[in-house]
Amino acid sequence: MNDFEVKRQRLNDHLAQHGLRHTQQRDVILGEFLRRHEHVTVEDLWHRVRKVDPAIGYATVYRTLKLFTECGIAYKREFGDAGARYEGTTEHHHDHMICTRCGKIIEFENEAIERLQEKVCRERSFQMRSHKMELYGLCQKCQRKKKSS
Amino acid sequence: MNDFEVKRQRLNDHLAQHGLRHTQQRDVILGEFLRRHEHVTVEDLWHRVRKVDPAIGYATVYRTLKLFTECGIAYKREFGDAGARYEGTTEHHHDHMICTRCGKIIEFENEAIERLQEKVCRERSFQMRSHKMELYGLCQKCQRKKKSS
DNA sequence: CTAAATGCAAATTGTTTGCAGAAAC
DNA sequence: GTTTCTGCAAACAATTTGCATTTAG
Repeated sequence: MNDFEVKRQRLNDHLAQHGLRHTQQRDVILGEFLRRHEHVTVEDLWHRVRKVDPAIGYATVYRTLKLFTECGIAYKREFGDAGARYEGTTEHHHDHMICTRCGKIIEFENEAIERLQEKVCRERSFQMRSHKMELYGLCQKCQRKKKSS
Repeated sequence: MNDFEVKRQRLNDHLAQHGLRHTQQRDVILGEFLRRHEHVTVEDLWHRVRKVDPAIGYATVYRTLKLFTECGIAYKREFGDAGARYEGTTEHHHDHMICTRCGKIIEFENEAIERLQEKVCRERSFQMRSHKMELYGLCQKCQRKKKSS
């Protein structure tokens, strides 16, 4: 069972369990959402979805993404100022570096940091459920551009 | 020179360097902003400012906070969903734990994590300018409440 | 004087909602 | 058939902006 099938399964389970309905548009949106594994904007996803079915409305994309986060198919992220971004939950946990000049997003993971986070929480009796770490700065390209300008 | 004086100095330098003007309201807003060292909401700050000078408008508070971030007097933070929060730059760098139940914000700092962040950036040739780390979960009080309910 | 800042209200942006008609079950 | 879902437009909240007026330099 590939990623798409796993997730569609999870979606269907969720729908069944909550007395919700399986619809054409939810399928299309899931398909487009999973087609590319990036940090997708609502608007971005809407444009893609429109190419498959031009009748699908903006609000439906919002509602469906919310549904996806509720059944563990997507994560919602809010980087800096612009609108929210969503990413699939397939990938193992990771954090982000965001270039403040060109907007590039670099993913990384670091076990040692994760462990230290847990340690800090234990020390403060805080029960961590999730976390986010974002490093802002310049990517390699933009460092060069800056120098030459 | 105390904190307030240092910051007012920095503000004045910034104003002078950019041909901007020193105004009554900027002074009032700075004063109220520094009076308490918390994670202040724009609305919150506006209410405080209003008590000193009821004529000051919402937009001015926004514009002034933007100015403060530009001259390194304030940081802008966006926790979860609600509106942005600002904090003074006086305090040494720290990160946050946010209780998802009662909204409590716990500050902490961890040198080891900071160093690891720098290391990761070096490895990826990323030039970090700033970062944020937020741990979401339950504070001690809310863990107890949850158990008993 | 004259350029920048303010206060207000109107505009913008990202997101959510109410509702009538359409589609699942 | 009944209930949920959709698409649209209107509502919202947080933030920004245009403009006439005030104010600092």
